[in-house]
Amino acid sequence: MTAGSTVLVVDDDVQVRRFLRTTLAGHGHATVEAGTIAEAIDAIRRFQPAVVLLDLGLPDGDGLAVLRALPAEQRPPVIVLSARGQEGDKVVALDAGAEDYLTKPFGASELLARIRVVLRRGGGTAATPAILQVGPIRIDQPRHTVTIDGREIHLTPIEFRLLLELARCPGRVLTHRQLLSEVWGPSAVEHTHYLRVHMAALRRKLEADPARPQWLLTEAGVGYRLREPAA
Amino acid sequence: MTAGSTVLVVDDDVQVRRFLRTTLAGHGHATVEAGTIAEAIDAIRRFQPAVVLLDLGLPDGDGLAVLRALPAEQRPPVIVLSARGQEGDKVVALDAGAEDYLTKPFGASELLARIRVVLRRGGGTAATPAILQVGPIRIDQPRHTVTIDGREIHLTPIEFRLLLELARCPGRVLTHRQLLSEVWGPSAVEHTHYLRVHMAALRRKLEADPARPQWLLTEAGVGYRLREPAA
DNA sequence: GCAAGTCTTAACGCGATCTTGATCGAAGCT
DNA sequence: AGCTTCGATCAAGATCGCGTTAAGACTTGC
Repeated sequence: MTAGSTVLVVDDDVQVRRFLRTTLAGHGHATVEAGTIAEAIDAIRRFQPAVVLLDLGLPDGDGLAVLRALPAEQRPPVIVLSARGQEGDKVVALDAGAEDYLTKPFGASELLARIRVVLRRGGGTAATPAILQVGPIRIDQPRHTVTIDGREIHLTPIEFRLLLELARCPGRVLTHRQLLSEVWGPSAVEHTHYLRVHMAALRRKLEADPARPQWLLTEAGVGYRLREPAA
Repeated sequence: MTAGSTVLVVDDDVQVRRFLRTTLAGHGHATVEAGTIAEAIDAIRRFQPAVVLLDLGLPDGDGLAVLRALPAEQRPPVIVLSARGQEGDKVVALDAGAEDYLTKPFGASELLARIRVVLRRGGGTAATPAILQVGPIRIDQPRHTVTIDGREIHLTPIEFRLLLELARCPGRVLTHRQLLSEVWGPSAVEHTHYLRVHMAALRRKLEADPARPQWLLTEAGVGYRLREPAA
């Protein structure tokens, strides 16, 4: 049983919204609703939903304006729900950035299945959870604190961002270039020695024996990774 | 104009294949074709297409067997094309791992648009799958680890890259020049001696009896290849 | 303007890895 | 058989990459 996700429903028809709300709620999804383009954009920024269900006929204009208003990287996947089933409409919407297009009327189980498809791709652009935990290491982004086995430790800004990058994909190796580019900016991809110094500092703070790291592992010649705790 | 990608068409109807082939070719996509489940799986391994168009009614069984035969990480995105439009069929296919589901008959422009959708997610390029498996040897690129029968083994950077090159096209012989050029750079194509030393090291690590290799085979006078497991 | 904390930069030691040369065996040719 | 060629193996030296330390420059808050 997957945990439900937050779904933003954008439609000006209250009937449709209620139908979708109950359907989604019945399968463990939290819903947020919007009736106009402006509300939709605002809700995406505010709630960072995992999926957006978007009707095209909105009172303040074409629903695709929502897609154009936000760059693809900071936009949740959008499934268009439209009464119009013309092939041309679908092509326009898909090319505008929609992930899928369902023609009304559609069945609830198909909609739920298509939501599962975009959710399982997940990761990607979806916002990282506010609190990450990898083994004994817990990163609380809103509070900007890191605790290890419950004990709070102080990290410098760079150390925090390094650890955050690694914790977003536990087990995966991040290359030197990736880390440098994310933390110091794309112009710093050459300065691999930055990493050595700051990784050493990180290890001193969060490893029991910094000389034999258990979590912050080096992949020689490639990069670093945070060990994924056995499931 | 985006560069076309390789598309695998899986359908037992020659008419359908020809229609899709010409449609796709007209939009810059190279096509590969398969008529059975076995052919499809083989073609995915061999050609690593960027997308698969999958018909469900194949002579040797349910087309969804293709999805079940390959783990999600080493499988290109699949768009199901089916004559059956029942909601239940769609849900089953989508939950089995398909990225999209089109009911025949469909329009060419919608199909092309939906192909563009899955391609833009994958970065457009037909990248090698993240996880490769050849016989008991499994290469996990994001984690940068190699396991053999589940046991993790440590490879040096050069060994890892050599094995990766070979595993990208199991069964095919890579010449000395190709391997040297890929791993050491184009200026090193003369130093065939490097290969002997590092291949020996690789065999020590992943062959049960390095003197009689089962997987890392020498093609005398030509190069090396990784044996393709019987399908 | 001072002080604490943080980041950059350089130098050094160490272990892992790569290169290089020598030796041995197998296969093919004269 | 003897020679030649190619591949496998081994070991030693050279090199590379990483961790560590510390000093100076910079930022930040008081």
